[in-house]
Amino acid sequence: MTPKAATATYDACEIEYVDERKVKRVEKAMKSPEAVGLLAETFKIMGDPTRVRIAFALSKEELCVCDLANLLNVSQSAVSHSLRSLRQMNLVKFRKDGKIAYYSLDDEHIAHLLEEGFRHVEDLL
Amino acid sequence: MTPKAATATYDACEIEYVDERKVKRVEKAMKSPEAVGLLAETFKIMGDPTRVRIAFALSKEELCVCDLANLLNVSQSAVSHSLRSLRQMNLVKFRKDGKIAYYSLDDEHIAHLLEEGFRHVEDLL
DNA sequence: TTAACGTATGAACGGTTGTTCATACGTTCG
DNA sequence: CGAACGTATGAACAACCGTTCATACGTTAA
Repeated sequence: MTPKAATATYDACEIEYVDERKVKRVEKAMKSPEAVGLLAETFKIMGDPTRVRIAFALSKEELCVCDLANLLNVSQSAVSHSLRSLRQMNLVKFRKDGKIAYYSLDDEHIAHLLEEGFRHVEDLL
Repeated sequence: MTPKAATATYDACEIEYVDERKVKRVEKAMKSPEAVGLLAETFKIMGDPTRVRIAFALSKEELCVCDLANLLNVSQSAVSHSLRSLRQMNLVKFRKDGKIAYYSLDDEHIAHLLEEGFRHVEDLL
């Protein structure tokens, strides 16, 4: 291998070939680690069928924990744990009316995310 | 507990309270288990900072494995494994030019998903 | 053909995650 | 008050996941 050019700042790969133009351009466009980390967390939380179903249901109606458990046919505990995860990522919010906790999506981005996601996977079915 | 009404088809929760109107309405709107499963899989794959960065980078430029490894400062092996996951969920596609594999996003839904996602998390920063 | 390179993949390990079970908390009603 | 109910949570276990290491494959150039 010939000596590296002075501009080479790469070390993950000892390969000479790199299209530096493209890499530098993309480098500048990259999002902050905080944003990337948060987005990955968000996707990870949504990476579960039950939570996808919860979020989708909540995109249609505000629902309480028990209604969700009945609708999705999962235990109240599982729903509650899932809702906690969703809450921690600000994907859902809730209001309390007496002993009933009514959940809904936290903002419209979540609904759009679901729509766009379903549009993608429905192309595959 | 009083005897259940004939309409009660729920057993995940032994609770009498259910807003049947809402539940039935949402029930009809629910997506198929296949679509839900695929979408959850998709989100799960995207639930990793490295893969989010890969996908975002590919939304800006078509890139080869080595460029990605250098850009993201991760090993070639890790990039390749991640790309495989993304490929399996039809999130990315690639073309081969000699020994170089050029990757790009499979369709525009993925870019939209990323945009919408970043819009959501950037509200939280 | 052989050497070098870009990429892909299998195995294995350590860390993470979802579910269940049991129980606790706060509210409502009698 | 006390009982019933809707919800929340902690612990624990099995299943899953991402990374690394080593190596293999296919292509190119000499």
